[in-house]
Amino acid sequence: MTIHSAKKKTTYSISQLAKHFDITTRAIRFYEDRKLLSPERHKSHRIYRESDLVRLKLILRGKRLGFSLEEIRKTMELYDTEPNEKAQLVFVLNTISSHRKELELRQEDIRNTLDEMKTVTHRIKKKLQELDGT
Amino acid sequence: MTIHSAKKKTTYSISQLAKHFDITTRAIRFYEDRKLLSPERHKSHRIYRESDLVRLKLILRGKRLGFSLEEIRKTMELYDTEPNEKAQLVFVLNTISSHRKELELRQEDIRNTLDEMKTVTHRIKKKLQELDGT
DNA sequence: GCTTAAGTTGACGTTTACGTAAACGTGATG
DNA sequence: CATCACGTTTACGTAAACGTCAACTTAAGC
Repeated sequence: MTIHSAKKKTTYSISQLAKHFDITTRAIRFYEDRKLLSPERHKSHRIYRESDLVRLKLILRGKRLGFSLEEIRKTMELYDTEPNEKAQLVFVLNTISSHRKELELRQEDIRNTLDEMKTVTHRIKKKLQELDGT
Repeated sequence: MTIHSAKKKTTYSISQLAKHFDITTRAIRFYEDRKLLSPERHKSHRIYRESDLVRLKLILRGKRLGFSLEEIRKTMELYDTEPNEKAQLVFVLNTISSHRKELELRQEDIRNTLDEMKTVTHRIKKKLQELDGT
């Protein structure tokens, strides 16, 4: 287990990354194939830096939120570029705004689900107390 | 467009249901195939009642939250049965509790994402003001 | 330097969630 | 009652996101 390092620039192998995020190396290579990652290479071997860790974190969070890899790629690309032309800046603002509304809807979904869970949980606990009472 | 009704018991055809939820009839039949729905039949034709509407709503919300149809089926089955034996009740409680933790993690994911969005939005708006100022 | 572990690139397989087309049955309507 | 929209089953196709070999290269430890 050798951690590549040069001048405090910590780097990771693909299997180290996989272990850290509890995913397979296949998945990581797949994300690269889909242009979500682009690590350095040392004679064909992939070398991951901190920035790649951040990106991978974002990828996995995006997946947990149900976004496709393509959507995640576009979003990261959007945040990466940060243009200077007014039109582009406005476009980014609008895109983010639309994503935000999406997420707020999901938040509502979760809130409603959690509420229903609480109701059911309460009902079941009452039922259990009745069973204990008899 | 005939709405089947008998004694105020409103029912719907598959295409009415599809239109209402903005999905395809194929999707609805697929959910039935996967045992998430089981509508009545009138000589091979599917007849949907209010309870089916509720189930379909739950299915679509589950999907938005990123759950697989199989997970959704199991969950609905869980909520449907409501057993009376103590062991089963406790099992249901634990399962719900675990789902709840899952959802709370997603909630955290969303909160973090929204926070980051706000930061970026703020930065871009500042940049726009600078551009307007010059 | 040799063995062994780790990494690489194809390439085909798999699961999920439908899309799509064919071929046929049913039901309302002029 | 003929027609035609709507519904049904069957079955093959598809996109996404990897899993799983296979065949080969590179790196690491002794």
